This record gives sequence, structure tokens and C-alpha cells, in this order.
Amino acid sequence: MARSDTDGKPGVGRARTITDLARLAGVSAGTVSRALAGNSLVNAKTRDRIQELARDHGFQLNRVASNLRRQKTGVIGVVIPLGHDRRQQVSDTFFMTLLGHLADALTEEGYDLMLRRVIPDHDGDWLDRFIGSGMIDGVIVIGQSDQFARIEEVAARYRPMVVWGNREPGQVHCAVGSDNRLGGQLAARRLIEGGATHLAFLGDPEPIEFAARYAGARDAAEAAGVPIDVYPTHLSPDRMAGEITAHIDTIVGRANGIFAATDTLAVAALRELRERGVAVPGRMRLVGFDDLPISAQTMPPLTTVHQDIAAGARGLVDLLLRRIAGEDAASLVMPPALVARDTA
Amino acid sequence: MARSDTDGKPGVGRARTITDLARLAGVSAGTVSRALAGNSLVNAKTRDRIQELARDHGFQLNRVASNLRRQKTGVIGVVIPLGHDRRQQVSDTFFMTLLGHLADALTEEGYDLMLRRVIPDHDGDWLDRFIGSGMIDGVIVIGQSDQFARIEEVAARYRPMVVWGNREPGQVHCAVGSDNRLGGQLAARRLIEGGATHLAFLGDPEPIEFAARYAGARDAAEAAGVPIDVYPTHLSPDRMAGEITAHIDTIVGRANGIFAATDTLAVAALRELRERGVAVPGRMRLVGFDDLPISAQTMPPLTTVHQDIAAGARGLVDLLLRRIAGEDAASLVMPPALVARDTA
DNA sequence: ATGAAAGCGCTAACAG
DNA sequence: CTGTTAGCGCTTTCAT
Repeated sequence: MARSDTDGKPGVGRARTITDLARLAGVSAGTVSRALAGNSLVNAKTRDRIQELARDHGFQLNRVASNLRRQKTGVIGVVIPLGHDRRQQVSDTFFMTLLGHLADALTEEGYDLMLRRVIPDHDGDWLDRFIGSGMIDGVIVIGQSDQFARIEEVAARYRPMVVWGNREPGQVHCAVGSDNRLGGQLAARRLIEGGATHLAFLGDPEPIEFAARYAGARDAAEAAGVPIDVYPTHLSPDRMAGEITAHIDTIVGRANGIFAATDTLAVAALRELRERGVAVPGRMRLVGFDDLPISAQTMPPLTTVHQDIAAGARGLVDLLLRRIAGEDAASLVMPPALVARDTA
Repeated sequence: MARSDTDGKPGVGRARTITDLARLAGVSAGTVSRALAGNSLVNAKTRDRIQELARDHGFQLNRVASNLRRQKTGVIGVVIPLGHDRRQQVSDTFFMTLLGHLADALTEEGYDLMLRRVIPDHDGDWLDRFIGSGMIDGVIVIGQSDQFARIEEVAARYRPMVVWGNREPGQVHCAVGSDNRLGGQLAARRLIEGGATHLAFLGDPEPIEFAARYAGARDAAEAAGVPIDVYPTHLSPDRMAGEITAHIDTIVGRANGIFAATDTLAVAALRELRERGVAVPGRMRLVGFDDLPISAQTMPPLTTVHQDIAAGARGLVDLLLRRIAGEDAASLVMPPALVARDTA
């Protein structure tokens, strides 16, 4: 117990609390707090002295205590609800890329990011629990999954929340996302203009975003008097391959144009087609959705509907910060754009 | 405006603090705390009554206060240092996939995940700052980047840290990662056995993991008396394409086997080759590294070195939890495996 | 410009 | 089994 003081560091033993530092500096804890915060009330000399002391003693402010006292954390929650298809989003390149850009944008704004994956079936209270934890200043929900109703309900009483997903007429929660229906229209129109006379929609039409993509495709198909069939396919890697294999012969037999709900699906379909010797786009036209980096790398390169993921992430963060600031920021619908490459 | 009291919830107004709840239940705050924690000391009846009350009033425990008091948070920090190539890892599919699996594994263990991207050049104190914040119970560092020395230094005095990356002889920090050197050997050997007589290494040889992959390839090349050249290429999407285009003619002129440091690079190279009409694997053999989902989808499917990302994530989490528990868990080196597909 | 004091919301002795 | 009490480490009045 004698001298547990020095611990090897140059400047000496570590100061753990602001009170330790105060004792060393011969001032009160209050002054140290102010000095570290750069508060202008404190004498410039003492401020510098204290800051130097903090550096020398490897002092780190305890942010948990600080958060409790200030009632804010500088942390944004990012939650991924896994509704219908449990493993879907995590493995999906699109969501991961969005997450990367969110991390960028939040870091830039000085916020930390707390990531949580939830299975709403197992925890009906997933959103309230996260919000009520006191650990986050606001929340970004990635994907509406099958939780539209719950999100609406929470939005009615909790402002600092923004959702990546679709915007429905009259919805109360603030959403950022592409105009999925318009995107679906662009895709189907492209297929039809290229000569397709019978369309196939490849993807799970349950999630609301995909439902909108399908609805858009149907708009265009009906306008042109072209039939369109749905081939339900999940995104999880384990199910996707098998489901596509199961569908592909029927599709080739009936249709000559495929609209895949995501590029992940499109890339897998393209491979199945080429493996069977079906010429793309000669015999079968194909359009995807997302415009992932891989999509430019397939052979032939994929025609797809572009979503600007980086802009989406920035939009989410901007709107959220405005809402945290008390503003009543509205939804943001981003226009998708057809990227004409070689599969349609 | 009139009656803003009942807010649609069955049970009534919300209870914000444990003290609110205590008043409602006619007990002390201590008892409520125990009841909510499921502490067996508390009478079963009161326990149930309080828990029901909590539900009815939409009570959520304030975890910041709880964390401060208990001196632990149930949060694991995940930090991605962006050293040499700033945008590299974020956009890289491999790191994003690893992150997804980490989220899975941590969720399963009841931990939350706090994600932080740092640029060590801008903040020399990145690791100490994160650890010292008090917000996390342990930290997982994704990729050693060019921060090997700093990580070593911190590891000497901070136990609950695990790093995804390479293990060097005599290193003190606990690492989980593939045997990159062995992987490089497997790749080069495959190329040579297929008939390659002059190899090209495509990738940035600076990061320690990639350096190890290159070293392994050189081992095999030298053993076979085959020359191998390095073509430095970055992973960031904006630089990669241009750099590969710049390299490709030289490579085709000199070599007949390419070892790409990652599948992302390999896929891009494959496309360049096919666009130029270079037969793969006929005229040029190609092996990647990682075995990403896309790699099975290219035409022709990519021969590559498999890393089991899910197992890696589980390993990271297991070791970290053991270290948090006080155990002195050692590094984990995972054997890579060659996946023979059609490009080599 | 600084110190003293109160308290953020919770948990864990300690005492009954 | 339950209440009382004393903090966790920090920020912010309120005085001076």
C-alpha cells in the first residue's frame, strides 16, 4: 500500500477522476470541469495548466458521468429491425454500405454510433427500449421491415427519429429513401422498350420497399399491356440460391424480361442464366436495383436503378440533427436513376 | 390541447424514473430496482406487481445512470482505424461483412455495439480516448492498419481488447485472423501448379495483412524459381479502377498469373481482363483472397482463398468476453483454405 | 475567476 | 424481505 503512486508513465501516475486532477492542480473540481470544457470563464493560465496536467496524467473524461449529468450522450442509435427475413439485411451489401456511410457522416458531426440489431418478433418493445435507454440522443432506423405500424406509433411521440425506407401517403414518421415506385417504373419501362413482352419480378414482395418497386413495375407493365409475374425470392444467402434455381426454368419458359428487386438478386440470376446458356440481353433482358459496386463488374455489366447511398446517409443524418435541434424536418424522397449498361 | 394526459396507452401516464414507480407502487426505490432486476430477495408478489406497473407505465430503466453506478455498460466498442488508405476499409465488403457478424455475435451475448471510425493521423490518442471514455466494457479493433505499435503499447496495460488482424512473432496484443502468409502460399502455389511462370501481386503491400499475403506468395514463387512483381493498388473505389487499368497492360505483357490481395481487387481485374479479351484462365490465371459472396458469382467463378468471417467474428467475441472475465486468452490464427473454382 | 453544493437516476451495502 | 443511505463522476447554478 505504501507507494502505489507512480505507474511508469512519463508524467507520473494516472489521474482517473476530475477530482484527482483538481487536487493535483490545487483547484476545485468545478474549475477543472470548466477548464477541460474550454469554458472562457476560467483564467487562461489555469486553463492551460490544467489541460497540460490532464495530458501528462493520461486523464480521460468519464463520459458516462458526463452524459448522466448533461442528459445527453453524443451517441446516435442505429437499429436494424430483422422482420420477415431474419438474416436478410445484415448480409445485404446495400445495408452494410449504407451503414458505412452513416458512420462517416455521424463521425463528421461529432457523434458516436451505437448499432443494434433486433428481431421484433422476439421483442415487441424494440424501439421503445432503445429510445428509453437514455444512451442515445436520437435514432436512425434502417429499413421499415414489417414494422411500419410500430414505427408510426413511436413517431407520434418521439421526434428525434429518422427512418431509411419508403414514404407512404400520410405517414407521420420522417423517412429518407428512394422513390421505389418510380424506380420500378423506370426498370420495367426499360425492359419493355427493349422488346420484352412478358415480365418477371424476382424478389420478396412483402417488405414495403420491394412492394413499391413491384407496384411501379406493374404500373409500367399495365400501361403497356404486358403481363408480369412475381417469383418470391429471399435475400438471405442460404435461401436465395436455391430459390432462384427453382424459379429460373419457369421464368425462362414464360418471360423475356426480369426485374430483380435488388442487384444482389440480379447478379445471382445473371449467373444462373449464363450457366444455362440463356443469352443476356439477347434472349432475356435483366434490370436490377441499387447500383452496387459489383454491378458494374458483372459480365455483361448490369443495367440497374441507381440509389445514391452516400447522399441518403447524409440526408438521414442532416434530418436527424435538425430534429434533435427541435426543428420539424420532413421526409426526403430521392429520385432514382436508370443506369443503362448491357443487360437491358 | 385540452386533455394531453392520457396518451393512448392503456395503463396511463409514463413513469420516467424508478422513483416515480416507487411512489406508484408504494415502496422504496431500492425495492423497485431489485424487483426489476429480478432479484430473488424481493417478494414474488411485489416483484410481479412492480413489473406489471413498469409495463403499464411504459417505464424504461435509464441505462446511463445504471452504467455509472455499476461501473460497466454492456457495450463493446468496435473501432476501425483508417491509417494509410482512408476510405479503404469502410467500403471494403470484407470489413462490412465482419462487422455484420460481430453485431450478430455480440447481440447474442447481450452486448450492444458502439462503432467508431478513427483517423489516427488526426487523433494520436484514438485508442486511449475510446477506452477511457467509460462507455465501453471492452474493445474490438478491426484491422491493425499502420497502428501496430500503438496497439501493442495499449495492450500492455489494458486487457479487454482483441484485434482482427495478423499475428506477429512475440506480439503482446490478442489477435484473431487468418494465417495470411499461408494463404498467400496457397494462392501462389495454385497459380504455379496451373502453369503460371511469372506472377503479379495486385494490391497495396503496406498494410501488414497484405504484406503477409505477399510474403507467402513470394515464399512459393521463390521455391519454384518463379518471378513475382508487385503492382501497388488501393482498395478505395475511386482509386482502384484507375490503378488497375494503369497496371493491366504491363501485367498481361509480363505475367501469366495474378494473385490479388482481395477478391474486390480480383473481381475488378477479372473484368478488365475479359474486356480486353484476355482468356481467363487460359491466357491469365487469377486467384483472389477472402471468398466473398460475389466471388462465386463472377464469370468464370473466382478461385480464391477462403476466410471464415463468421468464425472470425465469433472468435473475436469469445476471446474478448473471456478477457473481460479476467482470463488471459491468447491469439487465434485461423487456417485459410483454397477454394478452387474456375479462374485458376 | 473560483469554490461550494446540489443532484442527474440508479444500485448496493447496511440495518433492521 | 424492505427501507435508508451513500455514492458512481461529472456539470452547473449560486455565491463570493
